[in-house]
Amino acid sequence: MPRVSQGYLDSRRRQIMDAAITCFARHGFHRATMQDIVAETGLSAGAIYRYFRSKEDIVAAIAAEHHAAEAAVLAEWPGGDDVAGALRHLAGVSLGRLADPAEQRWRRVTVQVWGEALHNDRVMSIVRRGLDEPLQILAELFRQGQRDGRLPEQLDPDGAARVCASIFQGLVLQQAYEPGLDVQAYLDAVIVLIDALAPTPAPSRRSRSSRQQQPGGSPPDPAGQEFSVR
Amino acid sequence: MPRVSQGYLDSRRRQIMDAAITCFARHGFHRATMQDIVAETGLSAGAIYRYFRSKEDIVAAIAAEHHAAEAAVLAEWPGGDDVAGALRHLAGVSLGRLADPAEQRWRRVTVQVWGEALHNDRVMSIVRRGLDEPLQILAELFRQGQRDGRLPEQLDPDGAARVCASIFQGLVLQQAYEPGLDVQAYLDAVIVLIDALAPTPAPSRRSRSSRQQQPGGSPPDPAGQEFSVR
Amino acid sequence: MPRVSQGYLDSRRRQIMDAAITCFARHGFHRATMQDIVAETGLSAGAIYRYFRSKEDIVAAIAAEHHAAEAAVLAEWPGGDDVAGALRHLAGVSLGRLADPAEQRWRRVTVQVWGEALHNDRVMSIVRRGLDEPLQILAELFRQGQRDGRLPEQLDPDGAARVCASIFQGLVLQQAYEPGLDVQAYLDAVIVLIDALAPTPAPSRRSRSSRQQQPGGSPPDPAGQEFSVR
Amino acid sequence: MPRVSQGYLDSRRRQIMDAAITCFARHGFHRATMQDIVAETGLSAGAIYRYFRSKEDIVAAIAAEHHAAEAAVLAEWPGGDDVAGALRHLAGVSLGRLADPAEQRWRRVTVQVWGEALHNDRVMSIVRRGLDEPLQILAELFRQGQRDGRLPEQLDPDGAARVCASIFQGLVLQQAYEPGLDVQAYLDAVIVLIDALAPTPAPSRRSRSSRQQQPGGSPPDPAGQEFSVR
DNA sequence: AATGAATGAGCTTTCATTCAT
DNA sequence: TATGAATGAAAGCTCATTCAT
Repeated sequence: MPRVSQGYLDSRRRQIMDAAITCFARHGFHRATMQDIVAETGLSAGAIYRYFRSKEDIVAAIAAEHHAAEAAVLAEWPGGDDVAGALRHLAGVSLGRLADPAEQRWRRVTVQVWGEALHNDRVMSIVRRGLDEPLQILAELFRQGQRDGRLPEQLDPDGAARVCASIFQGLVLQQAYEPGLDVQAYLDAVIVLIDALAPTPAPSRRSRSSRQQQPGGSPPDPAGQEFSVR
Repeated sequence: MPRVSQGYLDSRRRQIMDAAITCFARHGFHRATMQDIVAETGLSAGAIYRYFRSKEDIVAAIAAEHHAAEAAVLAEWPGGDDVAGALRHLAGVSLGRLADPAEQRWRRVTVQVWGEALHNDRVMSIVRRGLDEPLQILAELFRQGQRDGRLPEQLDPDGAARVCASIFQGLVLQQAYEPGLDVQAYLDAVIVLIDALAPTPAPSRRSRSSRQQQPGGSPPDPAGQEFSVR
Repeated sequence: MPRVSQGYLDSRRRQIMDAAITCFARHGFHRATMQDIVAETGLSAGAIYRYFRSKEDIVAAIAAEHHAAEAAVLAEWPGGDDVAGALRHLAGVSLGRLADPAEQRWRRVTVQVWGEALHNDRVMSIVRRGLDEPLQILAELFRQGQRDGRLPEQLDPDGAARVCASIFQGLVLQQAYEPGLDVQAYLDAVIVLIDALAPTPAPSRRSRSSRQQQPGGSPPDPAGQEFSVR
Repeated sequence: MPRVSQGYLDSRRRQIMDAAITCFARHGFHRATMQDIVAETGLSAGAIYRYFRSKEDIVAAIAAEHHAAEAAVLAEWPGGDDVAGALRHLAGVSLGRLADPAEQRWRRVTVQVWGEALHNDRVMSIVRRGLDEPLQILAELFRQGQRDGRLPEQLDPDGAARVCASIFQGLVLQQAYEPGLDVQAYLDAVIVLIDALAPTPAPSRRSRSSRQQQPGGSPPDPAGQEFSVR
């Protein structure tokens, strides 16, 4: 029998987390003070402690939200036995998200979270889950591809999965440093790599997602569209 | 204890930086206190401030040392026009360094430095230099490979350079979380990728750097040795 | 304790300044620590910093209050063209204030402020204002007296103004060293000087403000009363 | 049986005191660090502690030297029964010293010493001696003048002595704030005051020490010369 | 439920002084 | 004698958190 609606409570919580993200992106977890968050929120110090038990709780909540958003990317994966297609899809979706300018703030927070995880078990377990699950799914994908004969036998599936994770993580880091970074060029290079690794036998591979649209010409391959970031 | 040698002074400075690295790896830049460093050093608080003007100075010195060590990797690069060879060499050397268990402490500090750079101009400029220089060298390498016809034309050189950087950065991050990570498997996967991207025309050369030594066998390919991490 | 009145806030500020004055009078600006002030106040360290940004701010606030109190003395000056009367009035009021035992604590702080001003621009500007304004007013007064023929022509108005300031400043210093100093005797001497400099033409008026009340006695001269300190 | 001559020792001591005066004038007693003095001296920290047991000792030595220099002024007083002459002499000599630009550094230190005395018994006793002795001499001078009928009876000798001290102290303070202050104008005003208080019966009083030398004319009165500062 | 003044442990840094060389 | 690296207590200040209102 709350005095206020759950919706009210949720929106206050949201408000605090948004303010915290702004502050953490601006100054980092440790340099951003609760007072900063209080000021950004427009609430009072006491109010914030009604919604979060501690500053660390806010950090953990942000890290968890972060992880949930990324887990959703994998959940969207359609499955199927086309390894190259799956990789292209995952690359397009996961890297594509990083192109959204509205999410730039997150880049900086993510890098903070990485550092925080090393000294904060709660955050670590959240981060680990966000890394280990994709690694397993990717490794399984590579194993499947090898069974299907579409990928070189000597490719270590676990190593390859980690390389994929790196390709995602590295872009996060590089974007934190350079918000205007050309994500499409990055994604194009990744697609070329995927094509090289698992060549599509059929008609000549495309440069479809290249930033320079072919001058004359047929409409771009709809499949390529999927990985386009712009 | 006056009139001491420059070597004495240098070793004190080293001692402080080592202690600081230990403390920062353990607790992070912000949670590690000067008292922690004092205790780890065995010196007094005042002594530390003879060698560094502030805690931030220690962080900057560590970041700079870090950068110098990584710049040295690129400096060792032999050059030449064999793109695939160059990539394999760089991968072997730069990722190989990360396999050294003695350097594990660094992984954790590096991740801290990434976060610190976002809010500390001095550290940022050090980090940026450590990223931008390799990016330019790699992009030039890719352009060269395209001119030579050894790499697909549609590969964006800048994007590809960033992907390479990511492959390095991601491993650093993943190692920070999992010190026992199989660097060799990771490196093997990278080599497979390189080979796929820039196939060596000659007789099939394979699986040489695989961890599972071929059961019956001729000695491993000496070229593969170069990229072996163990 | 939120949502407190402005009066509450003001009284806290007052409380801190009073405690600081006590501590500064006791030990000087530099030897008095924030902990001393904290203890004297009965508040916590953090509380003090809600009202003042730094120790130096407290010093500046005290110096400013000090200056304001002294400026008020000049503001009370009735004006008029009776030079000798004006000087007597100013001497009586400004030196009279120094006789108040309740203000003894201030003497010691004032001397500290003088020293502090030399190395602290903020305090210096406050002190300078408190000196320069009176100097100008006094110099103008002397010029007026010379125009009126009531003061010797060869008197340098600026020099004389500074001598007047000295007569005030010296008493402050001497009182800091000797709280029980006989202010009335000092004031009497000053009045004699004024009378000598600008003799009142009329019937001899004398000894009125002398401490030794005339034994048999008509009520004291009301004019003299004005300069009496007891 | 010292290894080095006494002269060497003395000159080191002098060197340290000079450096300390420079540092104290620059930053004040508390803000000037021993390291500042070490740097200014060109000696080492250890060396300074061979000559002074503590920083406070240096302060005390400086205050004592200061006092000695001022005591010398009184010692030069020729005596005699000409009250006005004596006052003029003392004013000329003591204020005249303050006009020496080479001594400007002292002004700032003196003001520091005043503040220090309040919280440092050693310095206080030095300062008190430097104040009480002149006060007694001056009071006696005034009493003498009253006995001789040259001074108004109603002048309180002790009060008047303190006013004289103030005239000196105030100039020190004002000079600390304004090194370029016109000491001659100040001295002129003081002479006018003395003349008003103890008029020289004889030939018409002069404006001899006025800064504007009479255009045409006889050489200035040698007696006036005595109080001239330029 | 909200406020925001208050708390106080703990932070980084300084600096007078010492003493091994 | 002289050096200057080392000491370590103590300084000013911060900030996550609490709780009376």
